[in-house]
Amino acid sequence: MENKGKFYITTPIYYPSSNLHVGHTYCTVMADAMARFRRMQGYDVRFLTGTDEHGQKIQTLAEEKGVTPQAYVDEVVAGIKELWKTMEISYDDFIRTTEERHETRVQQIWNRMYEKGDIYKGKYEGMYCTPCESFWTESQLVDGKCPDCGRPVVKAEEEAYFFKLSNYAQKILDLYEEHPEFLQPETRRNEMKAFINQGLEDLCVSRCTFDWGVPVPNDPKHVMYVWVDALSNYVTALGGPEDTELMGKYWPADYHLVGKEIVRFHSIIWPAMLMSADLPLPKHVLGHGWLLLGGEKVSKSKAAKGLDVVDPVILIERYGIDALKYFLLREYTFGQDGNFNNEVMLKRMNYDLANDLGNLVSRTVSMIEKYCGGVIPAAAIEDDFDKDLKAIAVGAREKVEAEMDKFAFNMALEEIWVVVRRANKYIDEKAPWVLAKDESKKAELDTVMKNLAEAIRVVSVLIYPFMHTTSDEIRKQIGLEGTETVWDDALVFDLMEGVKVCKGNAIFPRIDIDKELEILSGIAEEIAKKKAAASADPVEKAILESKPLELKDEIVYDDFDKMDFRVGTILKAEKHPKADKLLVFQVKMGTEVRQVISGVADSYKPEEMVGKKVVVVANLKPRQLRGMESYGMLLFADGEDGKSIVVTTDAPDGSVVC
RNA sequence: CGCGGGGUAGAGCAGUUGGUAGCUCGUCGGGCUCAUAACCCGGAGGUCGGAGGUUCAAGUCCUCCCCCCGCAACCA
Repeated sequence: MENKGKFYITTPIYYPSSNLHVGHTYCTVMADAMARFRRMQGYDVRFLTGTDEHGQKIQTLAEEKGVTPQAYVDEVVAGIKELWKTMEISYDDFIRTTEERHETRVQQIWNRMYEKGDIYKGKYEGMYCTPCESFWTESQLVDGKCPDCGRPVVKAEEEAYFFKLSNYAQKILDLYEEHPEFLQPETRRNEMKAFINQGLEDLCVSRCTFDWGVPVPNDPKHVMYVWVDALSNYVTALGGPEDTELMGKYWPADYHLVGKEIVRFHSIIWPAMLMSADLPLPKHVLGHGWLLLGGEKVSKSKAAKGLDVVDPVILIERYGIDALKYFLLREYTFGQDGNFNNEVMLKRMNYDLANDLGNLVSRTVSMIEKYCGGVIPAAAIEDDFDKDLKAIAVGAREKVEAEMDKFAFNMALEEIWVVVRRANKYIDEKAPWVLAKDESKKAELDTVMKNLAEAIRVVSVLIYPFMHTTSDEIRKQIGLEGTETVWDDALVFDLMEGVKVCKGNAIFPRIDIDKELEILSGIAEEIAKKKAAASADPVEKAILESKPLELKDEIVYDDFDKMDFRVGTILKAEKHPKADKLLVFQVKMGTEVRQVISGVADSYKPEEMVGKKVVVVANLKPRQLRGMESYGMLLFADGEDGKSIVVTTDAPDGSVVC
């Protein structure tokens, strides 16, 4: 296979403060698919992922657990590696910032920056949130607390090293100008431009309030702060700035894939660091969007609100890694946020994988067995339908490649599914079951079977970077088990004659979506319960245990704003003369006294109500109740055994309630 | 005039350099029976947030306005 050159792609290195969720896997799955794709194309691929293991938060978490920071991260990282194994992530290297190879090389980078005169000693002061490991300015605080997590902050001041980031502002802007492709999508680039134009301050790059980090060369009471330590991983994993072998071969990186929240670090700080260290800049930084859960960012610290399962391990157990990967890559548009929920996921899996692809393979293999004794025949003739199927099948590769060049995974998969759908349609057009009944149509029938086998084979090649296990299973069923899956084979349509098919189980069994959703809700509930049991904080526990209320249809603020609630004092209460259940009140609301009738005679005696401060729906259209007008409505709560409990307030009567 | 992202069929979304408005699901009707009650065809449904403007031509460019979502501020 022709070597197309090198391709170095990275994910962010993840912070092992807890288990990863589907949001993290999203980024890694994209990187993996791209890596596999380029490998198929013949690139010399280097795919790096890893973990960012230093910092105060890790140190604190370790102390809480009573273990050393190293022991703590070792355990979490083992879990992450296990997850990537389960997800069949094909990384070539996994860098941990606690590894010696990283520590020595990141010091080399530091020294280069220091020798350049870009690092100096100064003093840092600010409000510090320990769990978030972040300094905040006074104006950023919310109620004097951390704007990220809402926990208290402490005032902190320390001697620290600074990086002259400000010196690089113009150079970074020039970079964006000269190489707009450096940072994509464009909206992110605009954001960064705006951010730089606000003025860049020098960056604090060391800490001395904790020691879980890489020591600063020649000043070991300082450790490097996250920026230099973590960002450098992309270079240290290749051997560091002094290396000539891997570094020479793979650096600069072709693509850094990052979430939009860390685009700033990768597109401002990182290139500035590299400029300072006299190293070439990465070619592309791509900021992808977030998976949103119920409209909110999937988060490690916030409790899951809905009843959606987001734990990738559970999803993989139930549906398989390929279905999950397919869903993540097919459903979302790179760069944009997307809503994650179980229903959308299951629908994708059913419609595209079970109905379209799985069923196509199943019906084709069945027919080849039934009509051709299980051996794929020769194509004898060719009409327009045959030509069209073939053209679409062999033409798909180019389209897939074009989409993948843009990191448009969803469109790349869509192009493959054009072939799948075309094949399904082809079956309908040719109606092989009709041909099979007519001996004279044998040649045509054979052609149909052969062409279907070819189309499926092409699909098996094209999906290989995205779902190699499925690809293998399909190839097994169409009789290609053990043969190599070659990218160029997607361009040809004459490899299947004489191959013996091998019917197997459904590749993607159809999911009963309603039933499955219930099961998933149950699982989500279980998880929440377990978390709640493990939680010490009573509020957090309550949040975890909380279940959504069953409510009426959602209203918008305008609907609410239409209602006018007022506080009133009940001056007089009496039984309605013509009704058993109704009480008639005279309610004073500020300047106005009006009559309001409520059906609560079985809950309150009239005299019990007199003097109570109540809430009245004051602009409700007046209504006749058994011959008496009611000008509004009192608010009551449903009590036990059908009794009503009046809603009272301490506010002065006439007050507007809003 | 705080920053940014959005407003395209009932829902969720695509719409590259301006040139007949698409996809998936849902819905309605039809076809088929090889297949995982799957597959195929067709219909209905959009004044592309609003108003101006540029243009032979605008969802796509310009101006203003409205609404929604993050952040900042504050509140519901």
